[in-house]
Amino acid sequence: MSSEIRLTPTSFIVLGLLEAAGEATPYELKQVVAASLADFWSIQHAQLYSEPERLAQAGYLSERREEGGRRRRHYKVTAAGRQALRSWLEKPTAELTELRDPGLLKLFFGANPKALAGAQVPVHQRKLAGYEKLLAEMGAAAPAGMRLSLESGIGHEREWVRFWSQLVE
Amino acid sequence: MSSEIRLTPTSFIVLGLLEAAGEATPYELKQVVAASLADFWSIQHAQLYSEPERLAQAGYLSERREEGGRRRRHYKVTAAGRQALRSWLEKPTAELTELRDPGLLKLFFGANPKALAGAQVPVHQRKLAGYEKLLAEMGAAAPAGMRLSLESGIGHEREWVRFWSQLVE
DNA sequence: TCCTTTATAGTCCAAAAAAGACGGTCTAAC
DNA sequence: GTTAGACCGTCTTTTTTGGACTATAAAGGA
Repeated sequence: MSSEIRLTPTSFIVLGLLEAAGEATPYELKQVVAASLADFWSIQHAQLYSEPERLAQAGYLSERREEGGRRRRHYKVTAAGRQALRSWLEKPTAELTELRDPGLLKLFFGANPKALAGAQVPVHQRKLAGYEKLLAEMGAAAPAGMRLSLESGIGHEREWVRFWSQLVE
Repeated sequence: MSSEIRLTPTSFIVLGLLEAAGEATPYELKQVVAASLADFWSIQHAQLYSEPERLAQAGYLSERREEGGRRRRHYKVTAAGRQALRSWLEKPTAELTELRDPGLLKLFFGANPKALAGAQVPVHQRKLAGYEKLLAEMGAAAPAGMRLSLESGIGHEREWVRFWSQLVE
């Protein structure tokens, strides 16, 4: 164990999800990501296989492999992993957002605003509606962080709808 | 020329900037990026050296190399390049934004909202102020797309300030 | 003139991530 | 039994990131 590795956002996503889940297979992580995180931090499914392996090698996760059948790997956060996650969480970051909006990029380079807006408005509206539905369904039991990041997403989607709508007319 | 390559957002950034500039060296592209695009689509400076090379090989750019001194490479968009850029610009995209905010990620995983907000509010305020200054200074001559994407950035920064501020108290 | 500093300009490499093709395994319904 | 479809995992290639490192030119001082 414990070859030192660089801990990236991907690492913390895996650590964070596993800490919440207790124990999980990459496939299960994949489901969770799709249901929650994917909306604001996309991640390749293959990485949910390779990253836990990497983390396990460095001692942040423990691995249990099924004997028969699919020989699935089940991962669990170790003390070292928990420690790393904690100290990451505790250090408030001043880093700024990365936006990466393909539509905005085209706009920047002179694409027709109206045409672009026509394509963007409906998708953002749908997204917004989806978020709001999710928020409404979210019980009081849901973790605060989850609700807050969802609310942030809603704020930004509103902004997108406002922005593109104004370009439509 | 003309081994086929995949055109990525990076490719279109280079094509778009070069089309606007007429002719430029990677270093000049680097300056332009830093002054405009970097705020909403970060790009590694090394890529501004490798990507033009790739594009030139595929026939989208022409290259002229200085004889003496630094032997700088100057790139220019070819007809094929212009064509590729055009057709990319014309096709309105329905792709969604990627957000990638490290702070939001921490929030999601349960970091202390107040502490995070304390770090985030000032940087977003600074960013917002910077954008607004830029917009104010931007002459009427500036391309519409540039102004619009700046305005979009302002909208999102306002939203960030609003969001994090509300978590401070 | 020569030297030093600072800005300018470019290269390189290892690690990580993206994109997406591909291949197995299980189950349940026919 | 077999087969469709869902479940689950691996692999390869290309791109991107992060950041160290080097070199050239210009400007100002000794």
